[in-house]
Amino acid sequence: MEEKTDNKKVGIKEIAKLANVSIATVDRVLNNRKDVSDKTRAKVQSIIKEHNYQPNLYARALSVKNNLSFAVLIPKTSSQTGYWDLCLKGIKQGIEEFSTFGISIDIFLYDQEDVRTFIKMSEDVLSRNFNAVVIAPIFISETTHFVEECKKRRIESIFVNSDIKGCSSLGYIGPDLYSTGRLAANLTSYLVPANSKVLILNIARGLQNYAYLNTKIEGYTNYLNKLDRGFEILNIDIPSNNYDEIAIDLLRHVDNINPDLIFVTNSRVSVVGRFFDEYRNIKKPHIIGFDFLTENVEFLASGMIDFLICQRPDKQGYLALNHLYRHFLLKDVKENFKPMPIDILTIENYLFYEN
Amino acid sequence: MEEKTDNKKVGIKEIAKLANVSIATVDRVLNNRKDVSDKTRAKVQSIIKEHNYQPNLYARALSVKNNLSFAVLIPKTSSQTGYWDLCLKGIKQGIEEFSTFGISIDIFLYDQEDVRTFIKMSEDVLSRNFNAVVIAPIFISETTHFVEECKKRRIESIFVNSDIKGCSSLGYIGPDLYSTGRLAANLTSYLVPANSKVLILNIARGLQNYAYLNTKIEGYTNYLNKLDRGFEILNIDIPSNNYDEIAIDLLRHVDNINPDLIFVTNSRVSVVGRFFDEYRNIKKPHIIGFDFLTENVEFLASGMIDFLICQRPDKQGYLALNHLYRHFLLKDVKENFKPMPIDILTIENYLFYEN
DNA sequence: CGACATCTCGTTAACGTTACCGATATTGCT
DNA sequence: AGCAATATCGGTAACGTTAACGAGATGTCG
Repeated sequence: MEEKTDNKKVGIKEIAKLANVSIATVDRVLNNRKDVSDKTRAKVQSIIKEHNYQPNLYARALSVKNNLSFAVLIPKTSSQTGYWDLCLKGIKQGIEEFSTFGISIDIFLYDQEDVRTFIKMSEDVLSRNFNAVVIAPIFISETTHFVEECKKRRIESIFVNSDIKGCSSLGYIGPDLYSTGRLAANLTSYLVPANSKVLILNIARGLQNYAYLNTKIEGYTNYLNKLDRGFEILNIDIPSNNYDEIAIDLLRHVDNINPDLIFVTNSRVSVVGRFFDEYRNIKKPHIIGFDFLTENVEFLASGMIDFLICQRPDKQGYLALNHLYRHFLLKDVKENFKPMPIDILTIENYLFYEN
Repeated sequence: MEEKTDNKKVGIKEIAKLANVSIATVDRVLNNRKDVSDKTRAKVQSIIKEHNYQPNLYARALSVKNNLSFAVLIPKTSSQTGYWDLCLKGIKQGIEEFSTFGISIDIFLYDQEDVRTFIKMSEDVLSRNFNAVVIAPIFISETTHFVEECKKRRIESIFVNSDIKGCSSLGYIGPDLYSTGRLAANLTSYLVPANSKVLILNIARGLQNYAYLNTKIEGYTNYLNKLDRGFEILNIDIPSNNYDEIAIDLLRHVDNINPDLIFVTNSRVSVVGRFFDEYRNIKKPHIIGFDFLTENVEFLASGMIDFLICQRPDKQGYLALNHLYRHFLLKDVKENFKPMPIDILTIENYLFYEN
């Protein structure tokens, strides 16, 4: 009932001795470069396999002096939502960690309400000579065009937060947005009885651009319709970022519809919480929304919001850089990764959701 | 709207040059050893602060050749639950990573149904000369005594999975068990209406030893009672690990009580799922349980289980070793850490809960 | 056959840090 | 004063890997 670890790692020197070659040759085989005869290459490879050689990444990191440079192209945080601050936090953690490897990382922040800023920034990125770029693809067609240009210049690309299928060269790090909508619907089915009125609320300026919202809404409505419990589902846009404007719209709609549950499709759920906090005479519906923002958590803690669905944007940012690092520095490129976990936060577990 | 990273890290050599001393002296200051005059020490320290020197951990890892040894003392996995396999998985990941630093790690597995095996294993640990030990404290008094002995021998200790407050020398890595119970109660309140019958089910042999179950149950009942919705709460023990035995007991109790919801206080929730899968004529209650085990997830996927509350045991195991590593190798000892996140899994998000 | 390119392989200096060893300066004691 | 003990510091090998450089062997073409 006891296990011991054989902690004697074989190094490149050991392999060299066993194969009767120099460490340089072993290195050449390992990084499969040229200047090795087929015979010795096979010999060395067999010994490597036999002894299960694992390279010491720390030594490698110390030795290699590459000057890779990555660009990060994400929305700047607005006064309305601190979401992108969280992503940026993960990015900066990555910068801290990977700058040790001689990687330099530049951050480009665009205005997600103004496509021209995205175009400007993407041109800036192209004008410099980056090896790879991390992109949050808010604007579909512009991003697609940008990635095309990157491919011509042999610049790798990776998406975070939301995906455009088959577009980026290195894939997507983030949640499966459709499932995110389904999960919200699943929780909805627990919160309200059959024949309830459910209001889907999209709050943001420039809504036509947020293509990823539609994926969530699809997942949500498909799930509820399949349940066949007679839910009355309404989908309403409030294309504003100003609370007072939103409140006026909200008042009108809520008076009209009298919903049993409101599903806010993005991180602006706190404004709905604030609304019902101020209009106490109105019957408060159940509320489901997204993202671990301070203002959202406040209303989760007070019981105003029932569930917050979260996706750890900081981890996404970090993982994107981490994947680039692994892609360039190690050969350890597992091409397709699984979508990230989708977390459920309630009043009872939000305290432990570290970020 | 663009940020650049100043990726020129100052090294120990730079500092030495700036302070007009040798790198050996800088090293002495950094690891605050003796053989440095107060004057030069102050001077070097000021330059270190001024240039925000950060040691290169990879170089350190490469250079240092310490022979630390850790012990891991956790239950062996039984045929009834693969829970400890997950923890072990995280432990092994840690071993893989930290063996590079010359740390050797020995694993001791005891039988959580037989306290004598724990005593035997703990004596084995004491007979060797470990620097620290990771413990899953199932048996309260025996673990307390063991930690006392460790302290005498200056062996550090750290707990995983559950805690004995103020006992271990390096704290506890795991969820807040009381909140875990509260969360289950919170979800219960969404699943069933007022005046429902709720059955708390403790399934395991040697139940008197599982002190951590009481903490969960306290959190659960306190929450529900405070809600004041007229819930009828029953607490039942089934001290067995054999499905057929459990099924007989379960049949009797369910016939008797006819519960609207069953809360299984540990990872054995799959046997309840199996039970209601076999006895289709009995009205299936809502079911809440613990842990991301294959057999549990199976019933979550089929809709038999509503919620699974999870605590990432693999991450716990890894983090425990990671904390020991940081404690001994770096000075980076943030003494008290936050409890781990408590995850909620449903049929809609379990697919993305990577392990 | 000579000149030169190509292929194969070994030697070695770095990367940033640690720790041992020895050199020099200072102090303490008789 | 002489001598030992101690305090303070610098030099340097080593950790495992990478890559630049060059040496030797073989091949190619006039």
